[in-house]
Amino acid sequence: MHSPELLKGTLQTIILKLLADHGKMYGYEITQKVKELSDGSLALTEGALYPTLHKLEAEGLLSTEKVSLGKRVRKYYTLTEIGRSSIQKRIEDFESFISTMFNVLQLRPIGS
Amino acid sequence: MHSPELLKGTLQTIILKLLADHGKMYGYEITQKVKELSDGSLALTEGALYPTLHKLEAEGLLSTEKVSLGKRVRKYYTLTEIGRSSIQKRIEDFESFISTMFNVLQLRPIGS
DNA sequence: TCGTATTACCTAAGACTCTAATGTATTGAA
DNA sequence: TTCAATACATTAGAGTCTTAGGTAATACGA
Repeated sequence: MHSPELLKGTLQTIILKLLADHGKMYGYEITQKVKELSDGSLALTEGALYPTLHKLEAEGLLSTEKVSLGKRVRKYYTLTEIGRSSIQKRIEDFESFISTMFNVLQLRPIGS
Repeated sequence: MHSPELLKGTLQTIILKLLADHGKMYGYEITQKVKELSDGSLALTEGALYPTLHKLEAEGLLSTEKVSLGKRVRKYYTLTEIGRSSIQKRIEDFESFISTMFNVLQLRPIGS
């Protein structure tokens, strides 16, 4: 498991990219997808996830839709236009940050 | 300039690696070195730097030495044994985290 | 059928790390 | 002589996380 400190500031990017790649998702599904894609090494806690989803919704990047399954209600999140248009920049910012960190730490790029 | 959010959790690693690569350094020198290595895109604020240096010292990873230059006093930081032995793991943790993030975000590795 | 695990939503207190602002003082250059 | 740069530092407050807790439906094995 990674030091959770390193996760800070990347959660919004993860959520937005997952929604871009997989269409509408609900909260629990996002936690499972992250676990799967990271081979179990990243575990989103719900205390981090739900406030972030709500914040992104409040900022207009996500919209929600409630779907009933019997008595249970699932809340699906979808990217809005604004949300979708914000992703490319976030990804670029992340990659640029990584690149800078590699320079500062004087490490070799991954894959070379 | 990078979103400062992404910097969170990486400052200790930066400081330790800089000291490993460049020997003893003082606080202001560290801020300048980071600015130089990042081509001006990372600016450590002093409010972040000094508390972190003091914390690393309190944890036994750094030791200090005061050097007078005329009336001015410079405070040099050096890695202790413990500090030096902690670096490899921090670097590996960082690289592992990046690798995981690339998987989760489904990005191509840098340099490929 | 009964208990437990899983699914599924959520909040709240507190820790931690940062930013922005501020303070002090020395040194060097215009 | 005055302003920028050097050099140390602290503080209030913002933001993001962890840990812990709460509620409830559903699925599954004993």
